[in-house]
Amino acid sequence: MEKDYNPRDIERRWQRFWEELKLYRAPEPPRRKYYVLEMFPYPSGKDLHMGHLKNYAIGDTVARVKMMEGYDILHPMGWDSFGLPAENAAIKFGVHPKEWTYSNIEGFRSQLKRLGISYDWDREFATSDPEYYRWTQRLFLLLYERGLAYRKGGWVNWCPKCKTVLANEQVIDGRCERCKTPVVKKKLTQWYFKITDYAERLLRDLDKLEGHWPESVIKQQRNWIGRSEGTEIVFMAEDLPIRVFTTRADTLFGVTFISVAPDGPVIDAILERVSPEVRELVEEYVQQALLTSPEERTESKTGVFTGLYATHPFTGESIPIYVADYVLGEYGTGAVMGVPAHDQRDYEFARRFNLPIKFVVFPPDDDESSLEEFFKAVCDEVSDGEEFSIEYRGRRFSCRIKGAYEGKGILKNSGEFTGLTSDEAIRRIGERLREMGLGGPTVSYRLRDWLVSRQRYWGAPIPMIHCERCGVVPVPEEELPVLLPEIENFQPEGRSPLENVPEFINTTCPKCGGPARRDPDTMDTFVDSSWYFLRFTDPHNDRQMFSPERANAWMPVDQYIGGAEHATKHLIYARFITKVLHDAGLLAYDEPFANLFTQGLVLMGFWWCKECNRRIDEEELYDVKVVGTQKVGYHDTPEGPHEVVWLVEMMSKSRGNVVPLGPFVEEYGADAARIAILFAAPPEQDFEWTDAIRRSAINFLNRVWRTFYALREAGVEARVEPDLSSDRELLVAVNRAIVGVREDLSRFKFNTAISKLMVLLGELKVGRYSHGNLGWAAQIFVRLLAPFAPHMAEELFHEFSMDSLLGEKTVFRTPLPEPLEGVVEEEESIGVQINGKTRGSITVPKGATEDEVLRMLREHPKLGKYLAGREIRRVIYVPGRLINVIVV
RNA sequence: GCCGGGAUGGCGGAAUCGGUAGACGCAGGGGAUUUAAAAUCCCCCGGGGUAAUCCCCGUGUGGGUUCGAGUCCCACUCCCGGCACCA
Repeated sequence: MEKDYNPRDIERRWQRFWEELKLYRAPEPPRRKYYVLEMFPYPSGKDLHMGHLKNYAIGDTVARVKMMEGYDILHPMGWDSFGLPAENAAIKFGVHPKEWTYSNIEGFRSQLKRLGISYDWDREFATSDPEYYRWTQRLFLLLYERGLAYRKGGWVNWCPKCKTVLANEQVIDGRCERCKTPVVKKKLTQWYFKITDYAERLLRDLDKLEGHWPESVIKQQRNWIGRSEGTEIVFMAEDLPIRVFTTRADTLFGVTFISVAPDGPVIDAILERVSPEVRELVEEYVQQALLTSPEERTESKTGVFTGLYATHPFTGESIPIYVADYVLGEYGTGAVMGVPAHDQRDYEFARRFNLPIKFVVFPPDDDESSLEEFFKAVCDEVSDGEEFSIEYRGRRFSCRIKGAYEGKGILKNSGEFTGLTSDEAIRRIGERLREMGLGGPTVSYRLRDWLVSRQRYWGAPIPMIHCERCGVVPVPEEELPVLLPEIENFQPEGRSPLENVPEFINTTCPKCGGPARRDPDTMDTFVDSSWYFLRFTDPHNDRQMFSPERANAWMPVDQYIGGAEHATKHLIYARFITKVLHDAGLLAYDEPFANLFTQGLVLMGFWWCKECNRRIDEEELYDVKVVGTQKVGYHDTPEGPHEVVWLVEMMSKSRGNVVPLGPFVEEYGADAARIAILFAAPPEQDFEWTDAIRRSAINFLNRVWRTFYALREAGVEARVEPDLSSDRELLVAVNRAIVGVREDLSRFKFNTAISKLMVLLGELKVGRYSHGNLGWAAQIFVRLLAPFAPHMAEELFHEFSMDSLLGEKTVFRTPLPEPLEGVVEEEESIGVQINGKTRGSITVPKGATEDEVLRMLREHPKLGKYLAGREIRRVIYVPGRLINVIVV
């Protein structure tokens, strides 16, 4: 054993050893399976940084613990390698997206290998491999066959300057990511997946995940799906039914107008019917509204009267119809009934267009607090003869109306429903409408269908053909994959780059054999990642997406680990696709991820100049001071000094604040990087990378090495069993570590698990205990260390011949140490309180009775005085914890 | 605005069920070793008072429940996420 810890040699040696042993190969079929998965990365560059590592370090620790618990592990890795950055790189550097992507993958893979993460590399794939996207295309066809993929004209984000469609993620604060131009809506026919068909199941099955997924992710998904029970009400505008959705059918008699969305489903029918005089005005407004970016809209309510009227289903009144952009075209029915008295948005709209305000819901007379709430919401100032008056306890109050009353109450002026409570009225009105055939109770969801078309090159082509004679025809399954052609120009032109490739676009119709065109769009990359965890169970299958036997043998993923930012994207899409495949009979299970852990971010502080839009080095700074809570300084530029601020943000290449892993691992080793990340903070929490974290990890590993070197020098040899007759303190310390580390591991508390190893390490001192028991303690320590610092543990395992001692080639085939029988602590220190105030502590035999403790307390040299000559009123004794004596 | 999460020493954090607040680490201080430095090892390290012994205060703020509150309840402040004209 060398005197100095040399991670480079050690880590290389054991990485090679594990590979030769095929330690990470997932057996087929598994006996006792455990599937650990970290969200696979987008290969965004050649180098990994500390931010990436956190995800993999957590996953690897889990995998190694489960390995030591005797499970057959599936722990795969691959690449989410389609996506926009590859095209941007092509435009910027002139490298083909494919070349750029695959060389990044090389970089990522070799760095992950150098970190010693326990992946089964035989199962690796990239979503941009034709052998993979062939099956992504098959998935698309499967959805199409099941009526879950459809085409519709939709309003998409459009940058008028770049003349291109933008993906949602390219729209930053309502502006184009690249040129900062406000984004507008453009109508395009696109492919959608009908995820809304699954809204109810996606919501309901969240109950199954309760306790296994972070509560916050479940809540975010519930909100995102946004189930809302309400009533659909049909207002007939002569022959045209205007359907509205409302949760407050009780306010139906307060309707004074109807608003339809400029991009809603009824707008075209309305435009057809408006009279020639106002047609131009209305059309202009609709155009205008669609060109206005959402952020510009929020200021004040706008709209236009269509000249049309609809009939109130109960009163028969004529209700004017407006087009207004505060109504969302994609939610509910794309039209609302305007009740200014009971909805603040309708109120604001009514004010602007001088529409009447009719109050129909009032708080009950005997409920003072809701009456107070009513006046607070509605009345500006009490004055006579103004717009609104209410009689309350025989007095008449008049006031100017300030806003809407959105609370519930008792109905007035509501025909046959007058006198009912809001909830009762909602029920009865719903029933009546149903009888009348003019709507009824219904459920609406916030969730929208999933737009999957992208006018992009670097993605999986949509396997559809457009034939003039036959319409939309799917590509026959045996012709998959529809290969991405090689092209040169990736400059966006407002349509897919594939449109410019005649040999791709022009094809023949599979149905009639006539000339036809391929769909020019590619799929959203979230489609790629919505089923990759299934492909890992059968990655080389060239006849199917995966074989149901293999998938069912490994699924569901037992532990999924990733960032919380995917709560309402990837994690919903993956659940949806899993359910579809379940319904198609390909999967036994309909939830993909049995347990989810969301790790926190790795943050990094840095100096940033907003004017230069770049990171500033410490050396360029001067006049650094603290203003309020903000650290500021200056740096010189040709234009004079610029202010520089200290920011703490997520590590990312674009901010230039990364700590690259390559050099770190070269200098300090993979084990140090892992320990640093895991010890710094609990893994679910964000933390800022600092040099102190690096130091603590390196100190610890060096201390481990020195301690074992000293044991070796002293001739200590590893032992399987302890000698229970001596070294009580050591036995207790080891047992405490075993119990503590196991407990912490089960709750992902890696930081405290490592701190318990540090405490145990402090006991492994030559001379303090017998060599036999030190050798046993060392052996236990190595096995507890293994999930966190696998290379170091494997080295010490062999250095102390634990392989032959325990009959296993590797520490990872030995079980995680079990708590010892019969090692109990004989004494314990408990807290002493007098009248509830902590006065010190006392050491008592374990299991001492209250009387024994009291006797010891009376005789105690320091604490005895508190009891001397006083009467004991009450004693609260919590064995092992404290004793509280109440005296007078 | 609505829905989550959080606030503990100089710093990262610990305290699992209401039971000795500050484990473990970083920084700092003192000592040993060394010609010296680095490295290493040992000790101290929330604040205030005190000669000592001890005493008082202390987990964002203000109240409450309890023998006992970082932990539970009510009100509030600030920070960090998510959603946001969803009818």
